[in-house]
Amino acid sequence: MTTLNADNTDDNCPAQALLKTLSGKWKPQLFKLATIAPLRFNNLLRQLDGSNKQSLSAALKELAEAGILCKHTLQTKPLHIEYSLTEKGKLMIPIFQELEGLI
Amino acid sequence: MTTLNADNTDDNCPAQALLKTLSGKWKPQLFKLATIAPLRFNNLLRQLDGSNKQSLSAALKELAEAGILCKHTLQTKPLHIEYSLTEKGKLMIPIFQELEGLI
DNA sequence: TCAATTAGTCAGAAAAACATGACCACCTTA
DNA sequence: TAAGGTGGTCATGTTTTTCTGACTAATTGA
Repeated sequence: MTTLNADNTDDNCPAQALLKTLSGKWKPQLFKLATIAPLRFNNLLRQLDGSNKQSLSAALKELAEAGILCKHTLQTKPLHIEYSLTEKGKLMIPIFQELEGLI
Repeated sequence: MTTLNADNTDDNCPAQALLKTLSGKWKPQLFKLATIAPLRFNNLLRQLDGSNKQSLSAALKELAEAGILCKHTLQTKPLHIEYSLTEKGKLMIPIFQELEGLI
């Protein structure tokens, strides 16, 4: 009926791993905001009500490690750091949209 | 560029809500196993190494409440309870497969 | 009738996630 | 040269999740 990999001995399943990296207090928001514009740290801290440095920092790092976001430094006047969607991250947009259509 | 809903004041975003109901220690596994065959409690308890009654019970309940699984009692000899994918749950299968293809 | 299997619940402990506040280093503008 | 913004880290405490072990209740087979 389906060809879904059901080898469930923990995380040898990619969808499961991806689901894990996307779950957590601020991660879905961060992903969604990144689909609109690159993210900047203090900016997010103001936008996301109730957020905090520690958690945002961790979430950004994990999304970057998962290859969804990519961190890069802009050689501007006061030196800015941006987090933007990788190609993989961009490929996730339509999948998210399908999920939204599912409700 | 995208039509993703970016209204991030918490959970007025369906994808985020769905992501939340699918995240949690045993939920992705339960979903995947349910794509293969209906789930049975003590059965899962043996299959999923390291799992426990409490957590499985809670996860099954939440997946059922989210309309992904449906609980039904089989009027068999020793009375069995099964959890199987709802129509909504089945619609999620191809989306999961796309996520798997993404890695 | 005793043991085992079915499918759980409940209280409490342990572990993981998240938040708070202090601090740091760099740069810029007044 | 002091204040304010950039983007963080670190130690600690709180809150949430998850696990453990005891218990329940109905059914079945020996």
